[in-house]
Amino acid sequence: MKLADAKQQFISSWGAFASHWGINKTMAQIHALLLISPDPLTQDDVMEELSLSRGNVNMNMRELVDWALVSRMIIPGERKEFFTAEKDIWKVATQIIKERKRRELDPMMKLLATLEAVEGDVDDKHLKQFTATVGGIKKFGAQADKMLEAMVKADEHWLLSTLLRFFK
Amino acid sequence: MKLADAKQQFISSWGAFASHWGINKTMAQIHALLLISPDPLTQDDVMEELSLSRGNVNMNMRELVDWALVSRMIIPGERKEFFTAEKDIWKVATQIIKERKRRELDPMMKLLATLEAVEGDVDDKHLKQFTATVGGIKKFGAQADKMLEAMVKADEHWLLSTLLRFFK
DNA sequence: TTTTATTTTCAATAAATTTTGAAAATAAAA
DNA sequence: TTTTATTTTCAAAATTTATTGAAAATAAAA
Repeated sequence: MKLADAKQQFISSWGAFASHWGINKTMAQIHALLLISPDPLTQDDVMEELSLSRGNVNMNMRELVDWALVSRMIIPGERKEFFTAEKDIWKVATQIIKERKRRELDPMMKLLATLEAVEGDVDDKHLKQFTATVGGIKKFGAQADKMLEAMVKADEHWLLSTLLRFFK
Repeated sequence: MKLADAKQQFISSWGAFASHWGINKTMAQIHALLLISPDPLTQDDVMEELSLSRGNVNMNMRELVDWALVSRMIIPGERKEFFTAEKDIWKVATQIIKERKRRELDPMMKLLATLEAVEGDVDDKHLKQFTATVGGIKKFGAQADKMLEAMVKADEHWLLSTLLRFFK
């Protein structure tokens, strides 16, 4: 396979893959493009390469910077801004985990804690099942939380360390 | 907080949470409702409880059955079909992991393997970065895959059973 | 300062996804 | 068998989400 074809396929598949994970397809494609670009790119480069409008690139690029997956670069002598992606996949993954944990998992855990304190007749089977379910999810979430914490703190030998910690 | 309010909040929050993970909001809400229902429900029950159309409930219910998170139940003497959700959160999680691994991770890993075999000038920095990125993701994916495999194979009493072995 | 290049915003539009509901299909009862 | 209950399908409508592109804002150069 030629590089040009491989690039195309990588970018489009990565976008499709990401969309199964609640991530905007275009954002994932821009990220993919930057991940395989040896040099920083401008917004115009991305516009041209992916056939996207200026506004679209600008908004998704800002989102990538917001997630700390991409950083702005000032190149001396150049007027345009350049963008470059963190290439270390381990760092990329831990960064995503960190952010999603903070934005999604932590608030959900907090909510579950308040829901567990629901009041009512302790003999009501509906109440029993509700607290059992919420409690079960909370417990599982706490375990997952620990595991993700460990992953984020761990280095490349994370598999061993996370497995060791996971069921504690 | 009253049970009725807590239920409402749980169902709606769970739906919102799930939509960040590529899961249909309604499907997640139906799942949430079944998770906190002590008894099996019919499609009409779900329609009424969540104010959804018959078609919507039917399609999402089938999807839940397809994911093996919910099962159809025949109750003797009842003409309607009943549905019940697996309540063990550990089993729910491993089932989701198993399915998503099969549907998303495995195909992506396979694709990355073919993309790594891209041909071209070995001194081209674009080619170098491409293979480095694809290789890095593949390596990370393989590690994650191993971890998920381990999780799916382990059961809730993993820690207990290994501890017990020590004392035999 | 003015001019020019570049980035950002956001209302309008387009695209994708979800939801509806009535008709068709299926299955159980009479 | 026919009737009745229930489930399934799917084209159309509604809703949500993504994208555009031109105008406004910003920043650099002249």
